[in-house]
Amino acid sequence: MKLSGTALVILGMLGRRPRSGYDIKQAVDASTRFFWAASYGQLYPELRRLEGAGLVTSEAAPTGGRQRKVHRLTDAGRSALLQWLGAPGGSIELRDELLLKLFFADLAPQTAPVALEALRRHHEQALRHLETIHSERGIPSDAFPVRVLDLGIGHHRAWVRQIELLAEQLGIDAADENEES
Amino acid sequence: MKLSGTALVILGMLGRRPRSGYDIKQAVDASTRFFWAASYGQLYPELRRLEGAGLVTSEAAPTGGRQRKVHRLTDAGRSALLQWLGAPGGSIELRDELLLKLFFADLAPQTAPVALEALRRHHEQALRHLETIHSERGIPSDAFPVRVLDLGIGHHRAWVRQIELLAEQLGIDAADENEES
DNA sequence: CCTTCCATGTAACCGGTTACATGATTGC
DNA sequence: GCAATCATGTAACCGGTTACATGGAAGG
Repeated sequence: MKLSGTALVILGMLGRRPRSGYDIKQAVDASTRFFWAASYGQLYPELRRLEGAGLVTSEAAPTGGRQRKVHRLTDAGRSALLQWLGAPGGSIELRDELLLKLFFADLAPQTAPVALEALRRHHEQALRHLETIHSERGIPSDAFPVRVLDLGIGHHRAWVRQIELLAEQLGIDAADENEES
Repeated sequence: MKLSGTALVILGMLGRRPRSGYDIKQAVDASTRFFWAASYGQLYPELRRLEGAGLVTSEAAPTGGRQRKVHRLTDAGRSALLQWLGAPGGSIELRDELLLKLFFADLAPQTAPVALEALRRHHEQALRHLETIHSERGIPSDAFPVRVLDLGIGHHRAWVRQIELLAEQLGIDAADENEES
């Protein structure tokens, strides 16, 4: 069977340990969000579909009188997960509006610094965020999530470096107004 | 009015010079594709919508008996383009399935090299492609499209570097089997 | 002649986001 | 008592991809 993007992250998260839909969302937001997001609007229906397909089970596990369902992988679910992990390939897609603005910046040169600034801000914020997570982790540093976190940090660092270089070349003094509003 | 992603790239490309839908697609595939794609299925309907909204005009310009429409920006279209370019912000979205696999690789450690190899291949191929474009350009190197091209090259270079480092740390000898099938 | 390229378009499908609706629990 | 958080879900909308359909022109 074909698995949607949301299905993949569900399977992966449940592969780590059983969780509720809410927990999955939390985990995604705290880790894969920057390269793989998921919304409730996809999450819950997808959990149902996976259950229907026999890849996950759900079990009521209320907290007091508060409704709660814990999902876990079935054998079929785990095997689907492993099959995906072992399969070669996988798509990488990027959609970067700021880069597009920069690409067209010669149509209105005065707007270039704006786009470049926005780009720098974006990557700097993301970088800071990931570094915070990194410093707060209690996980062994050889685990793959941490490796991926490091890749993310390196990625944003590289962009910040490049952007600053370009800003210099263009003679923009991005006078570092990094204060909160 | 609100502009879709496809509308933005249309406006930008027409901002450079009048073109047919086909020409826009060619230009996108040759330049922004890696961070901003567009398909015919969106392009043609979107051109119509923009025409309906008075942002572009279309004019028949057949090549011999072969049907062809050249589109150009109206004043309203150009002002919409400039407004977008000048506006702050813009979203950056990434969806990287290979990174997701790597993230979950501790669930099946033997699959890690596969994902890592795929990741390296992806960035190396993209890098080579962009470098080819770069070496073939006849454009002045201070133009923004070239700047963006350079950013793309730097981006993929940084990834290749990181991936090779990680492969080394994991003790994978990605024995460089870069031959075609 | 036949393939490749130029050129325009549509219909079906899909995956995802946003906004909304509901309600219990916890902690100030 | 009130706000924040836990928790589940749905409906409307949207933007995009894929596959299909059609046909003329150019070049080997």
